[in-house]
Amino acid sequence: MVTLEEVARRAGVSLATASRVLNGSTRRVGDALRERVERAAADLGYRPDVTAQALARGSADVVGLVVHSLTDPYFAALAEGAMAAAERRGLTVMIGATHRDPAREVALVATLRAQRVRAIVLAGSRTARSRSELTAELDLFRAKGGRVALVGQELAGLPVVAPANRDGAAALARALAGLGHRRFAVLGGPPDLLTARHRTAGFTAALRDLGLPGPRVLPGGFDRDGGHAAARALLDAGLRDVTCVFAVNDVMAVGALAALRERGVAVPDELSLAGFDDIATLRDHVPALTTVRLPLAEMGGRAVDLALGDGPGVVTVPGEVVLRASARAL
Amino acid sequence: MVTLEEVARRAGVSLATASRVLNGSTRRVGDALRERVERAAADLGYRPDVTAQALARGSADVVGLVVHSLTDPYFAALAEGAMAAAERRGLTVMIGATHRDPAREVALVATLRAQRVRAIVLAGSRTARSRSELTAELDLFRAKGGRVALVGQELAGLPVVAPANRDGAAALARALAGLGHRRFAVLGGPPDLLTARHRTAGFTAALRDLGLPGPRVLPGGFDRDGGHAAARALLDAGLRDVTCVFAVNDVMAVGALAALRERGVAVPDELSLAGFDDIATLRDHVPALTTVRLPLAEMGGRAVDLALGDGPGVVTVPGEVVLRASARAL
DNA sequence: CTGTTAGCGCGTTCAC
DNA sequence: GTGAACGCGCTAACAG
Repeated sequence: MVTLEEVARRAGVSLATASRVLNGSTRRVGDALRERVERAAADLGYRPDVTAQALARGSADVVGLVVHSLTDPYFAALAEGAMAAAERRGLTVMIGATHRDPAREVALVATLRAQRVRAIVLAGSRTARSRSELTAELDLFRAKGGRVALVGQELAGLPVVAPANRDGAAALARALAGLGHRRFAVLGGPPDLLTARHRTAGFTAALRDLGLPGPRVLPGGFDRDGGHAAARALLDAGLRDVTCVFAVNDVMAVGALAALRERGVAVPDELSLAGFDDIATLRDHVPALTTVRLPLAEMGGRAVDLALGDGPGVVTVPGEVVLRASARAL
Repeated sequence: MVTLEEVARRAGVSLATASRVLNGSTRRVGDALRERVERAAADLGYRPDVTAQALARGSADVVGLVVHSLTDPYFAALAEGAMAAAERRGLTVMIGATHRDPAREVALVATLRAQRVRAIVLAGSRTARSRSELTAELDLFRAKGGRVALVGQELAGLPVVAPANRDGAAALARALAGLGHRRFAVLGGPPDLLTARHRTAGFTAALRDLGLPGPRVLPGGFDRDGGHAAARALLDAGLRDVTCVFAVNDVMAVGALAALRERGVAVPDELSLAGFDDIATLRDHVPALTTVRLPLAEMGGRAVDLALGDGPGVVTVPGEVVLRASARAL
């Protein structure tokens, strides 16, 4: 392991000068010395010990990313974008998965704080309760100069990359109504999950504005199996005059599609179906799913930028309605 | 930030004793003092500064994970398993994505080495060339006590979690032949990718052992679009008497399925199709895809254990043939 | 501009 | 069993 001191010695300069050339920022160093140091470092193959840098600086060149699950394509895409943005800045990413356990989320933030990561990006919506511990933990982090950004949902006035859940869902509702649908069902996910609620609310509000009856809302899990179960529940209760179903995210829609297929309900011939997010794997389902596209990777990257930079506190990301075969005109 | 010194002072003991109680390992401390220290730490809410620990110990409580892409369900599942195993040991995970760029892989290992991570898990197959830089980088890491494990493919005699690519593909070939198929095509992926090659080879060998003609092998990318393109190429060249296609991984199979659908080739009625890996999202495709199941999350966990522990150097993971609707009896 | 000198917080020999 | 002191590699005042 080549140390800074060896580099300094070989270049015939002090430790401080070598540090300034190779890692430091503010101070400038004369060209002659600078070059000597750079040559010495190159010759020796010097690589800074980031653990020592982290200790001395009080902050590591790392950004922490907290997601619900990596196997959920939504978070995987977000993570990819975040990692790309971090790499652009010479930072590495430390990832933790909560599996929607609030306690685990708090523990992860504490861990990342102990790691002295420079910034933490929290992705995924939270339920209304049990946010106090999380904000307390985040406050401790920020008190020591840590930066925080959120993806998906605002919290405690922190910077956030917020998808237009309400507007996107409303636009989707109008698009589906434009196809002639009048009676809708919404697979609404967990009622206490804000993202789910906002999408449901936006969809409902748009229908009302159009003078259409409110949708039947079925609660459930926010994942594939939740969509599957909610769709089954819908069929069990009887479709009646519902001609179109909106699942508040794509993985739920995929689950719903499977449930409908199992029950022999043809999509879109007997029932139209739409989701939200436009996860990458969607195009390979049959029928292709109508959805609201979110630039997921970009959102992950923006969140990293937002945490590190001093841009605006809130970045709203519009959603674009993408009509595909799963929704058909009546 | 509560430091160890504050804890020691409050407990009325020396820094060394506090360290031994809270983090140290070898030395034992008297019960009376031990309790005092633990109470003090709890009262103050002490959390060790991992950057300081890393510097003092020369190694961080972190394991590095290098994957090709997080949006590939195969690697996402692997990463989830690895993260779970790491968490069980009180370690956090630092992830990097190579996007199949060998240079990037080397750079990531260098970065992780600079982070003094305790272990590095390299997932994903490599091409035959340009491995010398990687092994050189890994040697440097191991020279300083770093531990390494691989998933998917052996390299330089390092510990590895190796799926039974040959045997799994061979078993699949026999199963498909058992359905009455005689002429096969293999969407073989990149010829220089060992995993792809082994699966192709195992499949081919099994056919030969059965006295069946060798398959038509079409090279291509190892991802969804690669499978899509290879399937198109197959159709362009004319299916002739081929009744069954084996794509050497599931995402390729999904791509192939899409291509076949676009060309109006019914699966499985006109053509049977099979993949490899059994990624989680597979069950929601139509038709459900026949494949060889690999316990991906478990493999990721095993790799972490393998890197950290001193178990056997090679763990072979068998693949289980899963016949689903995409392959039908003739 | 450049060098000297304290720390950063903790692990770990050494002595006691 | 316990404590004092040094060192991990680097950064950041402070002098010059």
